[in-house]
Amino acid sequence: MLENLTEMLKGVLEGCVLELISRGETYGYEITRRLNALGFSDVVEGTVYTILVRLEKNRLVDTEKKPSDMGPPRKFFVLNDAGREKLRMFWEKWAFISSKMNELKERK
Amino acid sequence: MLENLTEMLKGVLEGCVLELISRGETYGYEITRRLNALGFSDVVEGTVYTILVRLEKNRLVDTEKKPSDMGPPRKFFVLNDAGREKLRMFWEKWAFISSKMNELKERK
DNA sequence: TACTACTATATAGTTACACTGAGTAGACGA
DNA sequence: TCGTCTACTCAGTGTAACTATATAGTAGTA
Repeated sequence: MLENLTEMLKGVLEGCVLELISRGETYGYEITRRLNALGFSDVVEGTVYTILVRLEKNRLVDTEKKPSDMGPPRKFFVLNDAGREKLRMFWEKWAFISSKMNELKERK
Repeated sequence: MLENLTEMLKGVLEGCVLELISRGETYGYEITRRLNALGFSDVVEGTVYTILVRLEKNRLVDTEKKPSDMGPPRKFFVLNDAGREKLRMFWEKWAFISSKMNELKERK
């Protein structure tokens, strides 16, 4: 649809992933499909997995491997307290920037 | 006010600078002050100058040096056609991401 | 004179994140 | 057997904001 959104997704995509995980345990492949369905159609597995690795490294999620009847085992992710706090901060930042951008657009 | 917005400003700050320039010729120091007044209080001159150098390198702006009675000469920036087109695309991308983020937030 | 502060630009180096591209592997139907 | 969908991993790349520092003009004031 739109050209390259990459730069504008910096900081935003991680927040989207946190939000999706917050709704119940899920795994990388499914997260990618949901982001695609949301409209971020160019986001591929590789991108999502790098985010998930980072979330795990920063101890924002707990993980559990479970078998799948559709293919290889899935690695499920759940937010922990730190992850929920990070998600809260993400939406706070988003609200801030969003309101400032609207101010700017409306010629304030 | 808020903690670190850096990552979320990627791609956004350049758009803000383009928008400010589009309202009439201006220069780096003034752009920085206006961004600070808008609420982006941690944005410093160095950050804005790197953006301005990039805009010039990418031929999105025309420049002119003029003396100032307040200090050293100022380098004024004006958008050219390519710059206006870039700004238009910026707001289009912003509208897209913005609407998707609202969808996500509203639990779609 | 020296200092402080405000105005004004420039740039080399760092960091963080999304992305690319390639590989591995299980399940299943044609 | 081949292709397709499912599913994860990881090394390397590119880009943009940021850090830190340097340079310099103007002007008040101690």
